[in-house]
Amino acid sequence: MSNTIPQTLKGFRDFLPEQARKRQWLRDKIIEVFELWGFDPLETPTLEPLELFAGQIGEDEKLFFKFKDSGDRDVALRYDQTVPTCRVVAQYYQQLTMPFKRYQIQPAFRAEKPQKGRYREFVQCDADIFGVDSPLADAEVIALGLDIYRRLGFPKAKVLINDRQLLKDLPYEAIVAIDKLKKIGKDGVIEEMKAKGIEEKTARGYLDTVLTLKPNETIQIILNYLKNQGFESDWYEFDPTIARSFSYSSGPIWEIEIPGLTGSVLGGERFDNLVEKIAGFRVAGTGFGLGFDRTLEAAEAFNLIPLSATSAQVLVTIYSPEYVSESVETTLFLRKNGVRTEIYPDDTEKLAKQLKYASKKEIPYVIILGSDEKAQNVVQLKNMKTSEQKKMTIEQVVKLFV
RNA sequence: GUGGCUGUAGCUCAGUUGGUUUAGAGCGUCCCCCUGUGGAGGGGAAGGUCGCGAGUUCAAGCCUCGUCAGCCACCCCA
Repeated sequence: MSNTIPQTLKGFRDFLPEQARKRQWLRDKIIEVFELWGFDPLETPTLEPLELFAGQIGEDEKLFFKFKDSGDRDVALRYDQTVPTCRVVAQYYQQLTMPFKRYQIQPAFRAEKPQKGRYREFVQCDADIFGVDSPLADAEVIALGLDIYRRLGFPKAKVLINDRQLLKDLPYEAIVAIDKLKKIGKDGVIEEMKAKGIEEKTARGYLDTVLTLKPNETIQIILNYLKNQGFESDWYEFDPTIARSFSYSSGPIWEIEIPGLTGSVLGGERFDNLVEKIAGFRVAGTGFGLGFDRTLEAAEAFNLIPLSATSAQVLVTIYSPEYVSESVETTLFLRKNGVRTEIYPDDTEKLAKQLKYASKKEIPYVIILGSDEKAQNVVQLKNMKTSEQKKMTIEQVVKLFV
């Protein structure tokens, strides 16, 4: 074995068939729910002008994947989907129908130091509603996010909801510190605020203020909406410490977590000022980003992913080179009738090896076709699990699968 | 970005305080026992310049430095 095979780049991954199939399953499921809720797909370029992101993000520009293209332009890989979508809303405002409800499932790129569950190329699933100020829009996207986890089969998912308006008198540093409450505790939060130059007394005051906050009208509307959507009462909760450090959050803000697992799988907020920053005119917006990788890990942890090593239902073997045309015809017939069929692509391989292949790939049925079968104009259908096999016509085989 | 741990066959790992020239095991792969039948069993084979590159030493998988990659914590997470 040569040791000169190039490695994948730090934080970038290959997905072998088994894993790629799981990812496809999750992606299809999520799209199904988005469509069910009446959201339309949107795709934006992988590469954007650097200014698009640089203008919005401020401090953390070191996480951009940026470089100069052959035309000496400053460009950056898609850093998130919200900003490009705001660009789209601004650029095509005249031809988009408001409210604009779109979903987007594409990779994003961040030059972070990778660890488990954190990669440099990762898939994000966003859904947002543009052009609506009403809390009903927030409630709708929150319910959508929750519904995704319900429909994926999680026994329970919980959305923690807050409203940034409740925190508007607090300095940004205090909000950032309080958002970490669950992780570092009260003392940690106080220390964090002190480190940022806030007097201890003031810091304690901020924390007490937040912990005693009561839901405002917006939150009430959202909670009520979720109740009417049929979610159990332990699927949602007002949590004044959920603040997230998004600098552009302007209203309701929420996270979904899966009880039993650490960290959140989805985060969302209202961002009414973002389009204006990009386009110069105001368009309200609210929505969420769903962490695809974390959600996939969670689904695996709860055994929600149906196992199927391969898509083929039947493997047609080739008994020997002189029976190739019979096997090919059988394969064509099965496929024409909608049976997912694989034919062994080597007519010189022994039958035993072809069966072993089917066994390893967990193809449930195998068709054997030799001189006996040809003489009787039937095929031998073998169930790989039970080892039972019987002769039948090809039409009978089709009936078993359709 | 800061700090720490790790890197030996396809996979999971062993490799004693640096020391016999052919670096081992299990699983997997391939061949045979089994010339119309996979999973079990028996026999055999292939597969590694010990992540990569320097250095120290009579001698390095083992020590030092650099580099690449993975993991953990911090930072951050639009």
